[in-house]
Amino acid sequence: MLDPIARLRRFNRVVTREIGALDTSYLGRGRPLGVARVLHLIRPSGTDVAEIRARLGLDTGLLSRTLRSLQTEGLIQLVTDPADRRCRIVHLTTAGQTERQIYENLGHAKAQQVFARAGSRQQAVIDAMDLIATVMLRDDVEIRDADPDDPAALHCVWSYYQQLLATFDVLTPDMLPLPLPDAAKYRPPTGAFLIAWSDDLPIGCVSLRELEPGIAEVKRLWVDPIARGQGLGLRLMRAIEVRARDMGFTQARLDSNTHLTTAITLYRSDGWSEIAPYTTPPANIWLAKRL
Amino acid sequence: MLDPIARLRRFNRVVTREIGALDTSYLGRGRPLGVARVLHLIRPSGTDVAEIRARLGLDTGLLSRTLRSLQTEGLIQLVTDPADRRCRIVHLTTAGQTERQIYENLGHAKAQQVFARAGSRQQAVIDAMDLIATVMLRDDVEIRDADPDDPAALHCVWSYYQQLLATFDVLTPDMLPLPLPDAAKYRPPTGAFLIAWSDDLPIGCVSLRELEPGIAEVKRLWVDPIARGQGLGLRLMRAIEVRARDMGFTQARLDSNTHLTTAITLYRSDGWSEIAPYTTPPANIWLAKRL
DNA sequence: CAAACTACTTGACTTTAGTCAGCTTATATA
DNA sequence: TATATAAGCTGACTAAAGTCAAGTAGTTTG
Repeated sequence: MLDPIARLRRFNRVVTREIGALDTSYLGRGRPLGVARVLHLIRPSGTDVAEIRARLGLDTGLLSRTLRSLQTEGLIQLVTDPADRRCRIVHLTTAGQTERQIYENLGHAKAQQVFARAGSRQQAVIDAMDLIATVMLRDDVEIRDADPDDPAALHCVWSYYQQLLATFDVLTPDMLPLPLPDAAKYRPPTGAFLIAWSDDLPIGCVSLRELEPGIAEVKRLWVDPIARGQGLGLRLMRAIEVRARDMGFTQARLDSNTHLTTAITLYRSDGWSEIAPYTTPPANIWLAKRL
Repeated sequence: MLDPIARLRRFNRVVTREIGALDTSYLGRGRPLGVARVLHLIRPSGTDVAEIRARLGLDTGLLSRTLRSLQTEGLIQLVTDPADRRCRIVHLTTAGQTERQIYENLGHAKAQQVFARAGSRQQAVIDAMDLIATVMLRDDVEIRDADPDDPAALHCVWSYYQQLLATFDVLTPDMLPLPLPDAAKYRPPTGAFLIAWSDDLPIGCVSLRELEPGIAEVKRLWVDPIARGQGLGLRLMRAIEVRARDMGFTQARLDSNTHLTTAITLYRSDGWSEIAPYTTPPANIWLAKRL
């Protein structure tokens, strides 16, 4: 009923103001914003000068001067990279680490002010933020290997379990243990765990293990509700199939349930066909694909 | 499960980039951003210089120079306000109107790019944007008088009707006509229609009409779901009661339904007490308050 | 090994945005 | 009517961010 463009503009106005307020946490410490932003990007373990330049899109000359001013403040040390002595690596001094932590805390405080205003609807606001960011990053989703015991992997599997529990009455939480007791099976050389990242948010996963020599099983395909309808499930399946083929498997199998219609449609359209049962309920459909 | 502060930071990163992209629509026309933003604020009918200054938070000197540069470009005309000859009013020349329209179109195009990425979840994205903006503007909600035939008033009443239809089976759309056939009753001197604004989004309303001499009736209290839990309902009730008292009414009445528990709780806590029926179903509870 | 290339530094420069004091002109108030 | 106050203009200034070209030191490639 109301004009979407006007809604977007209101959003921009308000968020610009809020983000401006967040930016001011970089100010107010006797240092221009540009310098503070550079300081904020320096990891305690040291950061390449080129990486900072790429992240902030700065001119070589400008960054060079910015780093010099941080150096004269005694906050950083510049070291030539032993691997390529043209490059330089920035390290934080003790004073630098303190100063960086202060900025970190200020940002933290500002963020909590935002959530304080959300009151009881905090989770709804976080979900809304994730949805908007994920939609805006739609074309920048990256699929990367992960360890099945990595916190991000646990988040994905936990979310997947929540979805299963909501769908199947026969399942109980104790049937879905976390971390995975057989985590080792999902590691190379005969297993894999892939996570789809939208910036630093895990929005999907899929895993692979050896079922018997030459035959792999695909498990735990999950796509975050905020990222559905963008073909991410198919991308994950394609990625895990490639991984399985590269590991020398000639066939992949999976079990599923006909209640999960979207998933089944996806598998069938991706060339999977039905096979005889090889697991127990709640599975009621079994599929395989030659790799 | 995931750190809310990290989620907010991701949102900031992404949205800053997008908003930056929107800002670039103000650039790329051989004119610095500041000048373009001023041009964008000038209405075709003319705008007070003071208003522009207030909206952009500019220094008198800076705006003066900015306007001068727009004047030498031939885009605006400065006229002294006949009502107060210290003040100046900015008018767009024909060239200025064209240029402003170009900026308008560029912004429009950028906005549509954002929505294009939302695909089928466009409405969800708009709702998410409204929620975030409304939460951030929580402390800036303004209650203002409106005409019952104003588009914003119609939006509120329409939303209120949707809520009623979803709650009561006995109601049908033809029982809830729009625009209101008795709109005149909700205008001064014996009626009122109040809208709660969050920036330019109407997020709540309430109306008042004369029932019989000295007795007013409060109708159509509505609060947008995105703005609930912030005490807006109470603020609207207090505002309409003040309005009723100022108009000389000594009592206010309303009818409601016990299914609407939040509303009933609100009325009772605000000093309303039960009276004998004076309307028909779906109303099943009637309340009054001495003003 | 010379030539081409890369990472970074330095100095000179520009643009944009903004501050501040002092000014003129007009309006409101005791 | 004197006086204070307000709106806006102007000139002189500063800070921040960024551009550009020339140069140095190190690396890669034909």
